[in-house]
Amino acid sequence: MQTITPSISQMRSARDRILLIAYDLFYREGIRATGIDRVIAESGVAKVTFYRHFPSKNVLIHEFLEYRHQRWMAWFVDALQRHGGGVKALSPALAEWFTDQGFRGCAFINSVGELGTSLPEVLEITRRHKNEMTDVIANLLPTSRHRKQDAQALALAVDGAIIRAQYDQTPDAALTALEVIQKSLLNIKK
Amino acid sequence: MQTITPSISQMRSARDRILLIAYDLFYREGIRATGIDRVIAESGVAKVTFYRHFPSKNVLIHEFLEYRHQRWMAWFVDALQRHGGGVKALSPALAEWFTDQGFRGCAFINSVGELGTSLPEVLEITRRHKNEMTDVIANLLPTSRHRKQDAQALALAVDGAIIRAQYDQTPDAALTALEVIQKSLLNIKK
DNA sequence: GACGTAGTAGACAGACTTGTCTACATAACA
DNA sequence: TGTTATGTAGACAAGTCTGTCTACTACGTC
Repeated sequence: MQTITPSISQMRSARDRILLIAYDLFYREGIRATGIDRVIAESGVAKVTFYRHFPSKNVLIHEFLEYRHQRWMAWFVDALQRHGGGVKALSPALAEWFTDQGFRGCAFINSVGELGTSLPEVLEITRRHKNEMTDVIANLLPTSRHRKQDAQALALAVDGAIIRAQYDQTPDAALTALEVIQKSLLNIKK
Repeated sequence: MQTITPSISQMRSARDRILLIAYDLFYREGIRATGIDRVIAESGVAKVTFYRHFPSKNVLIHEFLEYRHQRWMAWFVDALQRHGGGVKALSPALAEWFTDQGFRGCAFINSVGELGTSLPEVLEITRRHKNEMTDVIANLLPTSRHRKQDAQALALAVDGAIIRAQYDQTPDAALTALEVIQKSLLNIKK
């Protein structure tokens, strides 16, 4: 994924600076672990300015997830293209992400674990995100009766691979297991 | 999984009461979201007593994960047995857990998301936990050259299913996808 | 009878939380 | 010229967090 936070220069509006800093901190250190004061300090903005744009931390969390969704999906589609576009592109595309310095798992899965109980909208945004991810995966597969089912299974395996790469802190086992599933799911079975 | 927290009566030692309460709160509401004061209040213990047994919150987190590991593994092995013992037992066993009132995903995956960055030992405990889970899964499979590899792939799919059941808040899609993977992984391929 | 262990209640320190408020500056635009 | 939008600095409220401390109680065992 894009590590390069698009240069949080003075050029950008206060709102953009806040969102980009939150994007970075929330993903890197966790949402609960990141205080509003830190976001404010690092985006070089006044407190009033912050609260004018984001009336509460929950609003910022929401905007963060929406923004993350946009950027991640854009990256995902692009990476799959760059790696050939078929279902075989899945593993090398994910490898790109998993080996990124800043990789810390799926922002949505992490948020569900952190906030799922107290902030139900996180569940809903996550479902939307994963549905879109599944759609993109389905488009990699040849049309067939069981395309949708295969895409769901693959998406589940991708989630498993993300988790595994996260706690292993190395992508190898995750990618191997994903490829095993992918192959058995597609080569065989009519 | 066992919802019935083994009756936190006055009979138990202060240490046990603290650990059982923490077990419940940490899993249900998250670790960061649960303050030490709350654990102390709900276990009906004095602050000094708490700190005598658990010198810091991090120690409690550690003990919580160890305890969770013990209980979850015991439940898993038992549930697989009860459902017939083969690889076919996997899905009904997990269904048991996923439909439990108190199901909130995997305590280890959740902890990694919450604390992985700041508390590296969480990663290590999680790896150990998942390794043991994978071993148990391997024992469900017939001996063959690719047994270990299949177990790794299945374990990855199980993680994916846990996540999916968690954010879906219903186990159906997760179990279906898991079964698709399981079947294609085992029926076919020599 | 003295000592160690395990327990109680509750005040306190110091840091950090989210969010509000006052008072002021600058630029665009009607 | 006056209004609106956007920005600044920073004090403050009210609460929560982890962890320490004093002072006292009860039980079992050597």
